Amino acid sequence: MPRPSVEVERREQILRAACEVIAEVGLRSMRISDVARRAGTSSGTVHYYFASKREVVHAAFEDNFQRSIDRRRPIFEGEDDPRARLLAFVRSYLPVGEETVRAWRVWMELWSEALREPELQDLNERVYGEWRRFVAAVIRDGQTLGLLREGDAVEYANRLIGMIDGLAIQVLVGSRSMTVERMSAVCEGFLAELEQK
Amino acid sequence: MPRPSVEVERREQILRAACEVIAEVGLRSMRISDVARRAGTSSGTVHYYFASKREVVHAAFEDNFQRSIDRRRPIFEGEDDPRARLLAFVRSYLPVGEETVRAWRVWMELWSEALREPELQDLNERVYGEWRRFVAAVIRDGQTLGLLREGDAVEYANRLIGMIDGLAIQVLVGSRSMTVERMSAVCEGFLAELEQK
DNA sequence: CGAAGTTGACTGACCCGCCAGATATCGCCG
DNA sequence: CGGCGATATCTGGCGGGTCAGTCAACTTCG
Repeated sequence: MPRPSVEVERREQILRAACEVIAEVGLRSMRISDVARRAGTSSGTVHYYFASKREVVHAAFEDNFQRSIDRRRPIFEGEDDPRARLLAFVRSYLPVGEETVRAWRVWMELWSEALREPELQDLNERVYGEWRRFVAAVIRDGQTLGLLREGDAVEYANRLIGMIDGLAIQVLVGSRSMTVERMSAVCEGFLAELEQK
Repeated sequence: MPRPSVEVERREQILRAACEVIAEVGLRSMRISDVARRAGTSSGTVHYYFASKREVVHAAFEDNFQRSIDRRRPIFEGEDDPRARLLAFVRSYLPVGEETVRAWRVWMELWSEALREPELQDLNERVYGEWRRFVAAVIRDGQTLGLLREGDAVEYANRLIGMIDGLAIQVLVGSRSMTVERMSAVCEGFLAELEQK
């Protein structure tokens, strides 16, 4: 039975389903038929919207990123105290809750795929560019206001973002010594040192 | 023709070949036949030494880790100045040179696989346990000698290791803003702050 | 009616794991 | 010392299963 009303969203449904499947079984085991079933449609329909599996995957990565950004818009566009914004940034990336964990797992799959896919490298570049600029700008704001320690803001941003990624991986692969609480403590310890030292 | 002399090393050859293939084409595209060809043998022989593809992969990950450790033994067992040891540790993990880059790429494949494989989670746990203990111990040494700033050594170790992983990923996926030089600078900046502040 | 959307069966390619047979090595015994 | 199984190692091909992508037929809507 062809679509009754939600025609335009079919593509979105498929991408969301693809992200779920990738997060659950990994890119390696993901099948077009899994995505179709999850989206409540057929494999034929998936191929109607996407020319190839590769295209589904790339679009799913892009979609995963877009929704990550959207969820954090309040943080990016807020006008709070720079210290509070940094804290909110860090907390929003703690792998807690189904949605955040799923986004992280998808992102980890992207990394290994990006090793050989220039298109995904570009996506990564865009994303990290945004983050670095955002974090560095917030840090500079804090420095101007005399709230944060002096020093190269870009370098601090790189340290923080690197730490978040590296620690998140450990949490996600189920390390017993690197729990979410520990990750949170380590990141906030870093932020504490940035504040007036 | 059966092996003339090097019988015992066949297994090792296969594992080394598997690491090379994984690093080059990714776990997703790795074929037993690729590994066999790279090892200069047949797919039958690979199955003679390993019961399944999964077993080849897991053994290859273990092997990759062991060789990483072996290459760094001088650093782990050295008796230098703690500051020099930390610096050597960091530098040895910069993704420079064919061998180190290969090891990193294999490790990245391990991470995404470990999301669903408890056996690989255990391997990861062992590895990071060792590193944390090593780095924390060196930092404590430095503190005792009055060379490094006071503070929770384990937390500093977690920050450093997290940073290394996160930044290495960016370098490996070919970020134009996170080059090896930049990664080196960021890590060494962190070490500089650890020294007497 | 025609266009847009949907379906699921089908196909051709691919690949893991198995296996039957080949080849070398070695111990044993006459 | 030379033949002779026994054993370890190796090989390449095949069977069976899987899956991406195609397609012809179908449904619904305008």
